[in-house]
Amino acid sequence: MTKNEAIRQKRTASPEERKRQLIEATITSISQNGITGTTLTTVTGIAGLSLGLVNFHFKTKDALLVATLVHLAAELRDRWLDAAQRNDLKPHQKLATIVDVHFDNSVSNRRKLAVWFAFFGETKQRKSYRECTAALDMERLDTSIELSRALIAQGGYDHVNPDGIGEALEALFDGFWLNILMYPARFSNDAAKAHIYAYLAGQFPRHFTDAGPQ
Amino acid sequence: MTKNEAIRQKRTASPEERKRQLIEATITSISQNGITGTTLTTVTGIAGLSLGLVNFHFKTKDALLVATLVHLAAELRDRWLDAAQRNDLKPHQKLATIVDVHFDNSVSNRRKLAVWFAFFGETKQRKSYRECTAALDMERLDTSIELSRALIAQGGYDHVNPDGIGEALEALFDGFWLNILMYPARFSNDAAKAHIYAYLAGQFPRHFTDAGPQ
DNA sequence: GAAATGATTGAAAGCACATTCAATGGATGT
DNA sequence: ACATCCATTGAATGTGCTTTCAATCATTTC
Repeated sequence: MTKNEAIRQKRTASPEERKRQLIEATITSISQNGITGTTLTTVTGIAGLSLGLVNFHFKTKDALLVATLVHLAAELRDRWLDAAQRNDLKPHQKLATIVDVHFDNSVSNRRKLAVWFAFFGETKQRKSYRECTAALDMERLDTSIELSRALIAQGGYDHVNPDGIGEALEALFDGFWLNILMYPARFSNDAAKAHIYAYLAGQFPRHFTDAGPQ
Repeated sequence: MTKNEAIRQKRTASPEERKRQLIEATITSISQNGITGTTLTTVTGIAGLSLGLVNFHFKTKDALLVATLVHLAAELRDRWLDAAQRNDLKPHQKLATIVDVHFDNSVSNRRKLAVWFAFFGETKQRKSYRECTAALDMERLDTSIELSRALIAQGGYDHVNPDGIGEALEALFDGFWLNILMYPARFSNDAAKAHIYAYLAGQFPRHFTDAGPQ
């Protein structure tokens, strides 16, 4: 039980700062102990704060878990939305950048991936998950579909189904994430990107090669 | 707390039969309550058996969970290995049949998918999981790679990387499973199969169409 | 510098859980 | 009919958890 995140700190801090510390500690604890093994004692131990603080800043343990999920989801959304909104990129370049974001080490590392799958795995949390982030997942899916549609129109890919591209990308993101988490010796972020590019090259051969966007 | 699996039964039964009943009840409980919400009381309640029986047939709760995982993993392996070993199928047909097995309703239904992801999400169980099933996952990966290699040699697909096909298939299986579990209204088994065929058609255009193997 | 406000602490309460075990029941062989 | 063996039961035990809360400490306000 190392207090590796407990830097010397003032005795009191702003609620926002404390909440952030507790959320970070929760991510660390879930990645190390799973949701089952995450207790208020493990979280506050990692954060170097006292037990009662959790109930002061977050009403319940469950609220802390939901806040952790919302934090991760918002962080990811900010990252890929940046790419989708850049005016200097063409549709296929935006698509490629969205792929890159999902396998950037700041997003796709085992500490954070463990938390995502901890939530996916818990039926009870899955309900919270859907309430918090179903809209975000669908927003990303719709964005991929829109970009595919633009690419199909502009590139003359008549037989390609844009919904299929979007749904396959969703599956590839989640599927590579899981395999990176489970088998890090065999699956890497770079390989995941390469495989997804190979998929896109199969569908959009005039805009992607196996190495990336043209 | 319905006893929906508690059929009228003799008071005593063989250990094998009781274990099977308890494992089925565990699958049901995990799919309904998550791993966190699965207690010996929920399991025995669903099975219509008494609390003490779990510790009689399985030494501990943890052993019951591992047995449940092993049961699911063995069931899946039996199914796809059947396809891979059929002498009447060509490599690309074997590949297609392996895809079909993974999105057959007997394997890919929300009750069982919930259990898979419950285990994926638990760091503590992930260690047990890997001991139980890492070998099986790698066996499937190697099988896909071998089939791809045969197809590449025979079909003249010089630029295709067989490892990439295998790893992408692993990701697509897990990724579509997750999305079917999370968003059943949007993702279906049939659509998953269709999207994977579209991927394979992109890589092996002379052996697959978007509708399946040639 | 005193008072008020807000953050922090950790011991204690209360609950839910896995596990144990002594007692009981049913099946099987003689 | 008896004895033996194994399966089964559920009350009791002990542990570990979340949540509560009265007391304490730091900061801000006047």
